[in-house]
Amino acid sequence: MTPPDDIVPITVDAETALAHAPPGHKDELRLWLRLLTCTTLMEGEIRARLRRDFDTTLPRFDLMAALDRAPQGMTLGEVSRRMMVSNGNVTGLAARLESEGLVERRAMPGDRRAQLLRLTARGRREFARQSAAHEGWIAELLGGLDPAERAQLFRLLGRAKAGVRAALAPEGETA
Amino acid sequence: MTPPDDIVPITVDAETALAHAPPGHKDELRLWLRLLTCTTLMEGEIRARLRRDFDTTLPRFDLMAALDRAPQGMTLGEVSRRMMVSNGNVTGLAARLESEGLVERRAMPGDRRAQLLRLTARGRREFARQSAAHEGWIAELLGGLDPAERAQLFRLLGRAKAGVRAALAPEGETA
DNA sequence: CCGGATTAGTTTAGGCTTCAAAGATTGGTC
DNA sequence: GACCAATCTTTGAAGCCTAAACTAATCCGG
Repeated sequence: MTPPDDIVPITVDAETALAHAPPGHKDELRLWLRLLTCTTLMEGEIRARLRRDFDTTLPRFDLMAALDRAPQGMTLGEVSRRMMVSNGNVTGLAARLESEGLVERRAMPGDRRAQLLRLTARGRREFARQSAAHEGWIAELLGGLDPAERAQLFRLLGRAKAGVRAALAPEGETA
Repeated sequence: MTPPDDIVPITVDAETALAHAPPGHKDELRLWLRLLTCTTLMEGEIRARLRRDFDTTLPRFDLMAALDRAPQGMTLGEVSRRMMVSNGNVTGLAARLESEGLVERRAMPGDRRAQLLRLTARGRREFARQSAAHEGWIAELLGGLDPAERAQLFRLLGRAKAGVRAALAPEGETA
């Protein structure tokens, strides 16, 4: 034995683990870890439910969501920027969805380099089902907050996002 | 030049794209997308800097961070729970870090199933360098918020996290 | 002591993701 | 028309990640 003679470290996540950290740690770090934990927790649950209920994945869902809002189609590059992922990533994702008959490629009129990606009829139906469930899940997971808290959180995250973008902007930047 | 003749659809991310969505979309969804964008943005920058400055990755860094706070070592299972990733994931991650001489395995006294994972001396030195830079990056990226905003955001994220955990708890749950 | 349930860790198959390099096309300049 | 730079996409190598199946060790009730 000799197991837990003193401490039982059931620290659940990295942010909680830092709670009793020695002083000197910046509170920015705690904020970041809490943000990360929060997102990871929700994202993991969404992924699990997408798999369980629709046998699909979050990246697939995200790609279809982007296309659903662009009935006329989007090029791979546009999708890649919207999803904030690499080009090559979208290539593979689109290939898999195409092989399942959920999206289709069309030649881009006037530019033979690019291709338009669009949902098929089946893809639209399928996404409608998934999307409705997804919206409910989000509402459920965030239901612990009252409307005022949600509004406040939304506002602060907007400020944070703007701050991050500003910190990332290549120095002298106006637009 | 013929650049922007009509619309320049520079919709930067999914959340922004939803800003002018038809009504009926729940505000929870917008909140979730903003949370996700915020995290993704920061995480992507951290990943890029870890690669650029230390030729390492976020998962490696996270594993080393967990070990750094447990000088006596952690089992693979403990690491896996702390990082909220699967067992098999930690197996591979630990193998890579071990092959680079940054972590080492020790037999767990009294339980031949388990192994203790610890930073090597080199791993500790390396992590100290990375950690210092990392803390600075976070402070830089979140510097756009003043202390009051950070505190408020921290509090609201705590509420959100608790709400998500509650929604995920297996029904009749007391502890 | 035996046998079943549990726990720790590994393995496998498949998908996601990035970076870097290469192929194809376009637009502008001379 | 010929080049050259920029843009769109694909490919390949490597790593990350999960679920599920598996092995090994421990625990525990009889």
